[in-house]
Amino acid sequence: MQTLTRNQQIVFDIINKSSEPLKAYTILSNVQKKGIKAPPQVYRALDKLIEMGKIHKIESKNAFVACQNSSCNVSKATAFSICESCEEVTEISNSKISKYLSNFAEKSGMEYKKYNLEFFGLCKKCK
Amino acid sequence: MQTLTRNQQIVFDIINKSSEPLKAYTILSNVQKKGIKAPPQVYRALDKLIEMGKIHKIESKNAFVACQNSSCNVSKATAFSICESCEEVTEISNSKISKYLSNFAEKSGMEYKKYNLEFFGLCKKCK
DNA sequence: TTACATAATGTTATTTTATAACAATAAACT
DNA sequence: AGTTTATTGTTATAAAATAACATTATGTAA
Repeated sequence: MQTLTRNQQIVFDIINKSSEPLKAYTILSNVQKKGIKAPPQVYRALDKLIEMGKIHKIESKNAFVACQNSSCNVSKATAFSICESCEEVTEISNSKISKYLSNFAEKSGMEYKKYNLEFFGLCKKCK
Repeated sequence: MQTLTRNQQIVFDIINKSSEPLKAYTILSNVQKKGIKAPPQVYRALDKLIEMGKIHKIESKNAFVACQNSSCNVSKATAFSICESCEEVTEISNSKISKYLSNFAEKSGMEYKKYNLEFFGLCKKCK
């Protein structure tokens, strides 16, 4: 279990506490009082945290969430459902989907490393 | 079958002819001789073409490809494999995956509208 | 046709997202 | 201690996307 550096910890904490995905510049403006002053500092921390599997990027929103899945396959397989009304993002941890998709990738002839899946629609509350 | 407007046709043609995903500003610089001079003109055409299901956006690359799938479910379900070495992007049209994932979404309690799936790894040539 | 509404276009400026480049520190290694 | 490697700090810039508003074209109904 890798320990986080100072900046990584600061950035992780704010993402982890948030109930919604955070954008890089929102993170930046929230950590400036802690001494992180410029975009590269944030983006570098984000890159490392993604590498470690501690956070994920929601590609369709350019936003970042903490991994909710304690047994997360070190970011090799990520899946989210995204509500188009309230913007709620939920990480899906379903081992069947993950097996199904990894198997598919293996069979397709590519050397598979990871996938990202994003569902869009209306969540229970909004539909 | 909707007909394309002038700008939509110009933008679609260049994407459709390309063997790789194109970025918005690459498209722009390639259509300036045809009278499309500014980013909003490109982005507006891209938005409409996506709506129609004629092209898809590769979210992880901010790039656009023509739909390869004549029976494409009007962009409700998109899946791609992306080679991390040569950057080749292939659209996957597999009705089993699409049924499997739509079913999953329906059962999850959300009102499902669409999904996007991106596989990463090495293609046959590069592995 | 004319009048009205709607969609598409043209244009300038700006916002948002992300990285290049390089100097300075800190941590890990031998 | 000295050397390598990772992390940080900083300035500037690149890349991706949109806001806002004026103009032109297209569709539609009296």
